[in-house]
Amino acid sequence: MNIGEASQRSGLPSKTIRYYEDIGLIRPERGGNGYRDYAAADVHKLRFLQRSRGLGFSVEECRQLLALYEDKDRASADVKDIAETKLTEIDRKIRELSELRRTLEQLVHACHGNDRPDCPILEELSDGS
Amino acid sequence: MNIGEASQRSGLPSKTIRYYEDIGLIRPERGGNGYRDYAAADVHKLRFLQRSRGLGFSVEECRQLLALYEDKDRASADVKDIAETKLTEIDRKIRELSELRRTLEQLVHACHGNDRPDCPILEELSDGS
DNA sequence: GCTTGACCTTCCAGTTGCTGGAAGGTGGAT
DNA sequence: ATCCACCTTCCAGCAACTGGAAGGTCAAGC
Repeated sequence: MNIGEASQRSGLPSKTIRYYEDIGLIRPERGGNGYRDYAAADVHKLRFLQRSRGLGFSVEECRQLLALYEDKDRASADVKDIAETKLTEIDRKIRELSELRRTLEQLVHACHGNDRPDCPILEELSDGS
Repeated sequence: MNIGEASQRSGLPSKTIRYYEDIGLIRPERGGNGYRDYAAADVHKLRFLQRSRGLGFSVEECRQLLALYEDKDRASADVKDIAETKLTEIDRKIRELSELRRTLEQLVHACHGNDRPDCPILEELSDGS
């Protein structure tokens, strides 16, 4: 499929997809006309990149995460280490998001009209985690 | 307190803190010597920025989130809209992180030695959410 | 009181991760 | 044949830092 469809299916702009190719994250085939030709597996990777980038992982971290799927020699200690590090990071992110959520909800529903510097929720925010 | 201590307490590099001041996210006092002087409330904001940036919110989004704390006129529909939008985003992020986590865990513990393009987990990855 | 070293200041340049636009080729529909 | 929407490369600009130079500040030790 052409880049436009890959873009629609992955949720990434074509520009970004070309950029990811530039930096070696994906390597689509090329048709006789020079057009990029994306396989279903490429779209999977692109969707994966779209998500993990949106979740605050750097491109280099995404490269590592992608490597976990592509590495045939997956039993290696290296890869397992990376995966475990990433799992820890993900857990932390989930925890922090949950706290952020709770704080935001409280701010909306309670704490009406207080002056900000003394707001107990602001205190809690900075102490959590 | 000086920028160094604010940096340690917030987890943000001094450079980044100065940058956040440049773009108007924080406004610390200045001492007679010209040094920035951070109050506890400033450190709270910095910690907040550190977290929300790490969770994939853009600086502009962080500015909005910060505004929720600082806006005295918090009952306005505007602010409530922003908060609700952010809550939806946060929920989505939490959902996506949980999926990412599950996928990663399965990849580590199962699916040994399969060739990647046909791996059922890769399929699932791109279909989820 | 003078030096040393760890802090702080501003300013400017470089990096990452895109993003927009120009200039031009491709390909199916009328 | 001519649209028009798609694709290509290339180059420039923006966002969000990050590093380094050049210099001021301040508490500690001699």
